[in-house]
Amino acid sequence: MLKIAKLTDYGTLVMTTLARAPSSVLNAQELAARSHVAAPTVAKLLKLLVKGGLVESTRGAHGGYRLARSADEITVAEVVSALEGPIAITACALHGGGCTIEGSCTSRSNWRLIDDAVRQALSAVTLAEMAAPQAAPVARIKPAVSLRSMSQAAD
Amino acid sequence: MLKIAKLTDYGTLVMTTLARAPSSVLNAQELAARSHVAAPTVAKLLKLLVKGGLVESTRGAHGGYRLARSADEITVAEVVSALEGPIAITACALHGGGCTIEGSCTSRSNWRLIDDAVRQALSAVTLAEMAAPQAAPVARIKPAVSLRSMSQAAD
DNA sequence: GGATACCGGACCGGAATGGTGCGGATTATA
DNA sequence: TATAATCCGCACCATTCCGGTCCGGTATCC
Repeated sequence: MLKIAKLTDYGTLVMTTLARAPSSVLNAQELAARSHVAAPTVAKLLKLLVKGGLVESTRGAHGGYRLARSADEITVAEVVSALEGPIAITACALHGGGCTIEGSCTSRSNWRLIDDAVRQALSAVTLAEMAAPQAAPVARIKPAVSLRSMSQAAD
Repeated sequence: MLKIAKLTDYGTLVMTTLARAPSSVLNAQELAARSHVAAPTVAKLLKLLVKGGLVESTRGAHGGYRLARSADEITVAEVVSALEGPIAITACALHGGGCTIEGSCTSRSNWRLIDDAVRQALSAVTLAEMAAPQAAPVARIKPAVSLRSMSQAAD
């Protein structure tokens, strides 16, 4: 179904929760309460997010987490990347090796284009926008493609 | 990693193979040989593709498969949908129920937008284009979004 | 009627995912 | 300094999903 992992979904929830308390330091438990995600899961998520450089942590008593950057500067693509690794629709979009049919694979470069389009779609939305009540106007993300009109070569 | 299933990847391979022989009827074995995908897997894929209405089958001796429509009229999105079900990035984008945090979930509608953008990206590429040697110019898929520039409401 | 080839299931092993727990390190507070 | 709070890193388990295989049945051509 081309869907992101459930954890990633939760991750954005936690991130938006964080985004709504810009100057506060919230601990994992508090975050869990506000985001309605199970506490252990939140803890796990936070670790990944810290490792990804999206969240900063303060250790010790009264420690907690806060966004590493302004919610305006963090895109959904970054969150997804931090939690699921590099965004790549096809398996061999990255490593290039291991494909037994590499030679006969003329579609690869075209997949790369699609891949790119998806990445752009995710990069287009910031945390601040996700955190917004939902005022996002429908026209926000562009149709993305007309492309058919500019086809040419093989026909 | 937001990646499509490997089967789907193979599926597009098979479809492009089919696209290169517009007026022929190829059986599963022949398709496997040309696409370099394991025969049983090809058979399985074909079943899904037939069910999805993308491929037509002819039974009996000298039977086989051919595209239900012109390669120009079949998009990658259709292939993905046929093999993986409706395209939905988030789990609850479809059923809407089962989410325990539905009430506090302000991000849902925004996810829908991203979802839509992805779908459009996949709809933008046809089988014919995937089958093409790879002449696809890089500009084929539009940047998809500038969106930031057209935001207005909350800012 | 026999051979070819699709059709629709069931089936199984392996991998990945979601979720949990524990010992350790770090810092604030008393 | 001692204690409590909190993050950190890892290992672990159960479940689900995915990729792949097989078989009996049916339709069509020779």
